[in-house]
Amino acid sequence: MTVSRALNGRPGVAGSTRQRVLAAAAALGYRPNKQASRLRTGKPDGLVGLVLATLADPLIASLTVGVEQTCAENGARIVLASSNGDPATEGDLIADLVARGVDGLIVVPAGDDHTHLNVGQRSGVPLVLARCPPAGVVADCVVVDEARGAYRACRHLFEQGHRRIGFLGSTRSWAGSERFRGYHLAHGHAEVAVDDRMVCRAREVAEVAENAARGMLTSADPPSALLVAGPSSLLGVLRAVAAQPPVAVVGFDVECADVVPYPLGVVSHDSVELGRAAAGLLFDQRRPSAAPRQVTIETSLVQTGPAPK
Amino acid sequence: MTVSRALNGRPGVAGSTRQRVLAAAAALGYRPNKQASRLRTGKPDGLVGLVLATLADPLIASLTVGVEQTCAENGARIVLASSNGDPATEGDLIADLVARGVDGLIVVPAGDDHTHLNVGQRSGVPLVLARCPPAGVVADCVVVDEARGAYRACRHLFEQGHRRIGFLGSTRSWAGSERFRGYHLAHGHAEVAVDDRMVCRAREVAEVAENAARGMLTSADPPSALLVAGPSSLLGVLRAVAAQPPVAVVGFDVECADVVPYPLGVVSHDSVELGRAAAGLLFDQRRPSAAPRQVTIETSLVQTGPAPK
DNA sequence: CTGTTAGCGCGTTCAC
DNA sequence: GTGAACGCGCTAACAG
Repeated sequence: MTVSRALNGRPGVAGSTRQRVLAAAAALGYRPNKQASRLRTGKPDGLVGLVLATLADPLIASLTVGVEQTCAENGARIVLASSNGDPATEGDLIADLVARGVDGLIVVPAGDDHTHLNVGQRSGVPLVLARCPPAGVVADCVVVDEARGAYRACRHLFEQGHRRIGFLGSTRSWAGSERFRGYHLAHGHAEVAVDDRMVCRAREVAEVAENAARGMLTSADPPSALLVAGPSSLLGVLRAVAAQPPVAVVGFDVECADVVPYPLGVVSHDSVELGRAAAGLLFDQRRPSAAPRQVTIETSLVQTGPAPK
Repeated sequence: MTVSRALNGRPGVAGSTRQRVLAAAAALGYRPNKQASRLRTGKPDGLVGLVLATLADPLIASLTVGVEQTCAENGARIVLASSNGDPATEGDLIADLVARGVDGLIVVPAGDDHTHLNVGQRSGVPLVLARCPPAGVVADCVVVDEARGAYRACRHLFEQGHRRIGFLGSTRSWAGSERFRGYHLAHGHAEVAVDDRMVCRAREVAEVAENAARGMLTSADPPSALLVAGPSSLLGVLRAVAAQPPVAVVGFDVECADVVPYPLGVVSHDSVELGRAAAGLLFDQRRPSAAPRQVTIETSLVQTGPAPK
């Protein structure tokens, strides 16, 4: 129809006709059906699927803000879904989103293996992983430089004269293992040996970390600083060290750090920027054959309250 | 096609044929195109538009969690968009979402007037407002019982023996004005006169509230308690009252309240539940002619730290 | 510059 | 129990 041309601003329509069409459309509140349009053209219609492992974690949820910003700039919308930490649900969601015709997919994976994410790949829908590198699937990704964050934290502590740094937190997740890797690297470069008795890589439970920290601090040769890789572990550690600061504590991604009644070093990053980068990878169309890209978000180290000696 | 019947579990297909179809679909990774399906049937395909005034405010963003839960239970997905506090953008987004074929719309409005939300109404798309009652549009809504929250807070203070309660915070927003209304109601029922010198309804700026609170507390007849209706105002008030508690302070929707170095009464509500209720209204299809429904979310009052005398 | 024909992928309807 | 024809709303390609 001429109407289609007029509304889409295509050439080949008389100015007067165009006016009449636009006027009529406005009067009737007419809106072209984007789904039918896409069905015919096959072209992307600006829908990005966002699958999060959880919506409850503010750190993960805040990445939505960045994704939304970049999507809005590109005239796209987000279809949001939560896998609730279940990889099977994750697979179903991706299949559903692909069936709904999303142009791209951003996923914060629930598990370590991402083979099931191929469901979308086969349909030719671009995939970007957020917060961890791909495993079992080829895809672009945006990750936080956790290892360097931990490395810098340790170096900072070494420069302050610390020689025995304890490590607490699960290393089962990608982030946890990277933090542990950075911890090791820093020790290597500083030529300080890692004492396994100062390392507790148990699962993320406050009580476990609390006991482990107590054990380290009351041992014959206690650490003067603690690097705490997980949120629950940090809770436990803070209970163990109580209000008095005889030991330097560094944590990751702590919210309201400046209201914690204990001086704290915090390694953090810009989660909104991470979201923007992820969406950016999607819109910055990659050639299907090119090598997968990886964007790295840097961390910063901030000290709250007076640093304990 | 027989394929269509088989995949949709319709009768009239031989068991053996059905098996072959399902097997082939699985092998090819075939997914029916939901858009084409909807185009043909005209039936809802499980897409809910969620338009938020802002994604940055955790209180508003957390309602997404509840909406997602209820949507997931009903096999629906969320299309998320932020109006960034701009009513014009809000109108555009709604039009866009309607064109995308959403079955319903949940909106946390950016402004006080909602006339522009009619864009969607005319297309017959159900609308639910969240966090404020409709103004200039007929729609269901879910609101927090702000007035009763303020009322209860005041009554609690009266029961503790307080007789002069100051009020600080903007009353321009719906929530603010409701809180002020509750403050007035409580005074009426307790037969305590409201002293206008104990009321500062200025806009939400920490410094303004800080100065106002200082003024009240250093006046000839100072209040012994303060009801603070806005987040920025609370920041200012807390600065004014410093660390010592000679005055009872009650705020609204305070996060990390238990780490604020001052005993605090907090009126709060379940924002996730609010989201669930909003989505619930959408799925619990209303007859087009029926009167608009309003769901009210109750508040709770919690005291952190020791209550000052 | 405008209208016509055809078909995107699906489901309804009605023959077979 | 199965398949053919038709149309949902839209647009690409060609006629007028």
